[in-house]
Amino acid sequence: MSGLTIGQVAERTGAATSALRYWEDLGLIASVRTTGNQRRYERATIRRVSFIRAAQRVGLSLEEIGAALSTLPDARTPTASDWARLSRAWRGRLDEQIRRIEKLRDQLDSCIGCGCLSLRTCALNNPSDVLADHGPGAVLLEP
Amino acid sequence: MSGLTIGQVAERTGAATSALRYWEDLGLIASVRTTGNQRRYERATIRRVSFIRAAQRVGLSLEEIGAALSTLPDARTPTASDWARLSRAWRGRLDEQIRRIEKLRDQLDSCIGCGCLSLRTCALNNPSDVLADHGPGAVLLEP
DNA sequence: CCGCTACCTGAACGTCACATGAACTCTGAC
DNA sequence: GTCAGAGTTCATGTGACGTTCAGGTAGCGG
Repeated sequence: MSGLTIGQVAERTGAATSALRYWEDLGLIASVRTTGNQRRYERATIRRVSFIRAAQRVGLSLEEIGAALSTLPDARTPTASDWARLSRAWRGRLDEQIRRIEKLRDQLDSCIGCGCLSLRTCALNNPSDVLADHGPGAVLLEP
Repeated sequence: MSGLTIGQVAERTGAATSALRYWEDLGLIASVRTTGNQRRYERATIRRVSFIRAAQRVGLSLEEIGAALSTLPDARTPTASDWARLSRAWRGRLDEQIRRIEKLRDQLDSCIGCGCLSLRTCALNNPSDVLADHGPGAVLLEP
């Protein structure tokens, strides 16, 4: 076996082939080419792709995922402990995210209590100390 | 005072005027027009806009936000208890979101323990029972 | 009444993360 | 050797969420 085709990787990971090509363009995954210019993937790519998809489900951007993946060794196939190190880092990330949502939730609760939504002191109107003023969605996941 | 200009609403809420016009196109907010065709907003619009922004920070789409806002009374200015009802609904939403992230986090932990990332039984590879296979980002916020 | 700033519309542009389609080539089972 | 099906590149489309620009109008202090 000289490597997995893009279709095989797609089937095993659930990612679309178009996504796999796109991620390769971005440098998130790598492939070697056959003499006929077709992509062939190492078995370890399955893990990498699974990780990308798991990270996306948490809402992280491909740029951030790429940054995380770049901490894996280039030269050798990543070991379980390489991945474990990454997973520990993600745990911190997820904890942080939970903390932020809880804070917003608690602020909403306090607004329910005081009915103060129009006041300058209301957390809902002045959440700058919790979540900075960024674009939608992604803000929850920023550092 | 015959209402707030778009610039005043923008300044008080932190939203861009272009965003306010866009949200008005979508029906999330309303305005009356002066004889010279300029927008004038009710004071209550400040709350509405603040809510939209708060909801966006949690990652919800404008469509969902619009659905929530449509439960507010059209005829009269929303009271504190109108808003409180909305906030309670959001609390459930945020709790749900936290629960999902926690589940994913715990699954990552189990992967650290077993080093099984490549196995079919690993939660990281088979998270379908946790988060359905949707597009990126928004998935965390789906019903 | 002058002039400055804010405001108006509509269209074009931008980003992210791909999906889709056209036109063509490779691979592998028979 | 043949042929279906899988793979290739490149261009273009999608959808959410706006921003920017062009070309003009409103409103208000002086």
